[in-house]
Amino acid sequence: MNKKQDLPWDNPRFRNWIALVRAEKAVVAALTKALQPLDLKIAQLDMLMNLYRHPGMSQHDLARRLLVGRSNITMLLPQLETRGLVTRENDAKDKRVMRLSLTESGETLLMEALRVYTTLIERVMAQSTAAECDRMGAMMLRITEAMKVD
Amino acid sequence: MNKKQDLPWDNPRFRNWIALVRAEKAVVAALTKALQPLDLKIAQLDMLMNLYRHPGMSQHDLARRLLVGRSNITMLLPQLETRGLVTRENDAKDKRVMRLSLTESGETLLMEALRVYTTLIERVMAQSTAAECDRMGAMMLRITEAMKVD
DNA sequence: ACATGTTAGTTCAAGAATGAACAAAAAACA
DNA sequence: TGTTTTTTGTTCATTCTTGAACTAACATGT
Repeated sequence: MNKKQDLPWDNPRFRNWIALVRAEKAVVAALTKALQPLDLKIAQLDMLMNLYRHPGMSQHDLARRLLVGRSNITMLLPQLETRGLVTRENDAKDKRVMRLSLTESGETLLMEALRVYTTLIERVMAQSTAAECDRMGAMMLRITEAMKVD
Repeated sequence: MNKKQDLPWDNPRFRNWIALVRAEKAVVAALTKALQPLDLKIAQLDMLMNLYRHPGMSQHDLARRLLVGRSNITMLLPQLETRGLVTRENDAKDKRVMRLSLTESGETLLMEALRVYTTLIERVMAQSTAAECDRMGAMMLRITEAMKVD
């Protein structure tokens, strides 16, 4: 009945979640700006990172990993391909799939971008002890798992 | 020199940050789905929430609060206005500004949406103790602050 | 072999978000 | 007062993202 008490703003868990969303947004904004000199968008960096770790990935796999639609990959890849950062070649056995890999310059650019990224994250995480940071990370893994069910 | 050791994936802080981004994305996806029965987008819910807490807000204030461009507000408001959830009326003293408020049905819908939102967040945060959750929230506030500088 | 179903990638139309350019109104200041 | 500067909101072009419909290629089962 008491409306005020039911409002989520009085709920500590809710407020903590809002704080997380805000922080994430702030860091994303900072990263976007920090990547501008390299002419890289975050979505592009995500692709490069995944292709570095899993060379020869198909577009479908890449989409699943980034949690985006397949068409999104189709739209964004030409940018990277035109800049000579990524190669797309047909799979030998399955003519449907395209195998994606980083070029030399793609890898070089990725390394520069990662330096930028890491520097920022260091600054972000320097706000807390390593132990606290690890606890937070573990908490996030549990949350991700919890969202998978259903 | 040793390339491997410099890679961010070996950096615990970096991995923890990635975990956070993933978790946030998963929860956002879940919330998006949970709000579908109410025919509400997250951006719309954010607006309703802010208008509930600060009735009579101007579009400019709303944009700043949501960390979004003014034009975005201009584009999205008609949806809510047409549905009769929000009213826009000219300020008496300053003919430039539009004062935004929730209607009765806007408030009703917001309450339903908040129930959905809160339920989800409860499930998310149930993965951790209240103390741990609070520590995480405090950590996020520090991060947000750290991003403001520069 | 052949019919059916599934998967990979593309195309297209729509929605959302941005930033620049703009008009009207207000504020600042000479 | 009159001029200049700021501020509010809109418009427009552009980019990102999505989901549905489609084609081509492969897989399955009879």
